[in-house]
Amino acid sequence: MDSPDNAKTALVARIAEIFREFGYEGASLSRITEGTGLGKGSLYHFFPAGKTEMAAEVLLHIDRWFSRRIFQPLEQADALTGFDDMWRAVDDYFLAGRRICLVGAFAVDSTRDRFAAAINGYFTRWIQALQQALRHAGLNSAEAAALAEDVVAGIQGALILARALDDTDFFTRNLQRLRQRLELALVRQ
Amino acid sequence: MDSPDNAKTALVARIAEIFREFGYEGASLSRITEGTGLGKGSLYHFFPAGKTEMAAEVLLHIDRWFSRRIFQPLEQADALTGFDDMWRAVDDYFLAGRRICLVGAFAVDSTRDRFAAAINGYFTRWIQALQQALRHAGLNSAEAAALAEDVVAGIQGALILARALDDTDFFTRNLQRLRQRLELALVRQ
DNA sequence: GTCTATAAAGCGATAGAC
DNA sequence: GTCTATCGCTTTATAGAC
Repeated sequence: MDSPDNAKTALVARIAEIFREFGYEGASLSRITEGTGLGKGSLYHFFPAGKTEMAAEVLLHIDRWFSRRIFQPLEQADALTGFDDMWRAVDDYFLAGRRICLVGAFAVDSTRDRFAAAINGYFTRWIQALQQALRHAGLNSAEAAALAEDVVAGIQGALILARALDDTDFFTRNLQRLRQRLELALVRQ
Repeated sequence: MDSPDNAKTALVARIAEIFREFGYEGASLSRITEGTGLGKGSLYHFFPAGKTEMAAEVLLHIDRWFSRRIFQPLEQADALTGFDDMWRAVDDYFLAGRRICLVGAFAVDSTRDRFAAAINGYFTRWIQALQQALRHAGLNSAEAAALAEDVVAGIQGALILARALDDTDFFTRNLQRLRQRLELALVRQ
């Protein structure tokens, strides 16, 4: 429970929330110090390369979560339950639109250049896993590709707008419509 | 041509690109100095309140552009050409996905709190103008509201993913699909 | 209107005591 | 493993010459 590994994982999760709130540039070490309760010395003990290493580990942590809860369920060809898993995970993770997608946030400005591989890999895998699951569910390749892109982009857009409008309902109902579109496509073929 | 007003407008446009590239926190005064060719003294002459005032004027500049090219055409009830105007303006403005939406970028992190009214107003007006145009084109209120949200959120998502994947084609084809969905809805009713 | 010089604060990062 | 103190640099912002 309190193994060194778990302690560091919890620390990474805490730092992730600070990056979410302030962005990469806005998340200063003093804010991270304040938000984690750890002094700079402790932070550099865990992350010798400093802020860059913190962000890299945060992205790794996010990728592992999505792998387990979204990518792998979708990639298991035989499991039609993958879609249900994805919608549940998306709702769990983004807290009905109160939480942004940090990978998307990093993609927007020059922070992307530092973490281009992780950012590209996250979205590429999500879209490909979803597309593959849709093909296995019977859609042809073009339909599956288009719908997978629509869904992943639609989630990102809904997250931005929920925050811009300060309206979590926006996220909830847009996610609901995306889900209905996907399920309609599955029924139709 | 070189009136003081036009000179400042050109300056604001230049500063906007620097905010786009580095985000609000990442756009330091030295980067703005470098990108505009103006010293700090000159910048504070134009924007006495500093970076906050620069960003506020940038948001105003963006809002004026969208008002003229997108919101007003959509709000003119009799003009079905409003949709064409919007798609053309979106393509012009975002340079086929090479340019991000600064309003959306500001919405993501704590920068939003500084400019909440401008950010909320921009998206609210876009969605409402589009919804109103769709209703005037014959859609019922619920369909128009849903489609307007899908389109605006879809554009934001496509911009994020085009940058994340470093793939402008992603934006172009997703925008194309959004347009087809809208036109299909118009034909169907 | 633009510049240089400079102030005061905050930044990421390091050193070293404990 | 955590802390305090501190370094060197950059930040936003101001002052004042031209």
